[in-house]
Amino acid sequence: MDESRIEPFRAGLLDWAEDNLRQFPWRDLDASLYEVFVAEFFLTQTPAANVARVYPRFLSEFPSLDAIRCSDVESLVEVIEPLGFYNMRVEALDEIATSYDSLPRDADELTELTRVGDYVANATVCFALDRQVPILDRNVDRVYGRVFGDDWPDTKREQLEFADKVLPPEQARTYNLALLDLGAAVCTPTPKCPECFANRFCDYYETQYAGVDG
DNA sequence: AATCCGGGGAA
DNA sequence: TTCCCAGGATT
Repeated sequence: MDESRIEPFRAGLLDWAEDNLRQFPWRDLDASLYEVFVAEFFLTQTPAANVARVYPRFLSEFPSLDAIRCSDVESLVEVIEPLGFYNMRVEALDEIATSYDSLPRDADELTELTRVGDYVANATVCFALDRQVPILDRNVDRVYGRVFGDDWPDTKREQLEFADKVLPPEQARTYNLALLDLGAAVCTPTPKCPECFANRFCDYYETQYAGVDG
């Protein structure tokens, strides 16, 4: 396959990251495994701005799995409710806290927790522990699907292989954060190609982008 | 791999 | 009110 886009995309994204990464408390370099996990767990199907509103209070009331285990369901609901999906979330957190003394530091083991799939598991160990693993969510799928066109595979297994291959050595954390932010700010469902660093080699821009007027 | 799921948000 | 959606769970 044609790999000529990989290196310019890597370099371009890392360069873009220097000025464009969003700052959130869960992105602090000293955020704990638990703190990052809680954030990623909440961030599925929920806008970051929404999570940011609830996050500080959640951590102050439930600073650990122990704290969740020792609290009653009603107090969990009260804090999580504004996020939506609070039934599922409270149930899952409750189950996790009663099943684990502490969180596993391994993505595959994290996957065994209730309602924790590949995305939350990989994002957690990448962002909290700087593990060199790929993340794959709707944003990543959209960005890679556009930039790499037909080279971006269809199945999840192959996509993870591809995403792993594209990871820049030792910079997975910054790179993956940038990937999410590019998908959130530029490579949106209706993309803002003119302002994208990748438009010089992006398959979508070359073949399908028709400009802001359609 | 395909389908289902719960619930939030937009059409 | 219907449709769409993102990620996980299920089969």
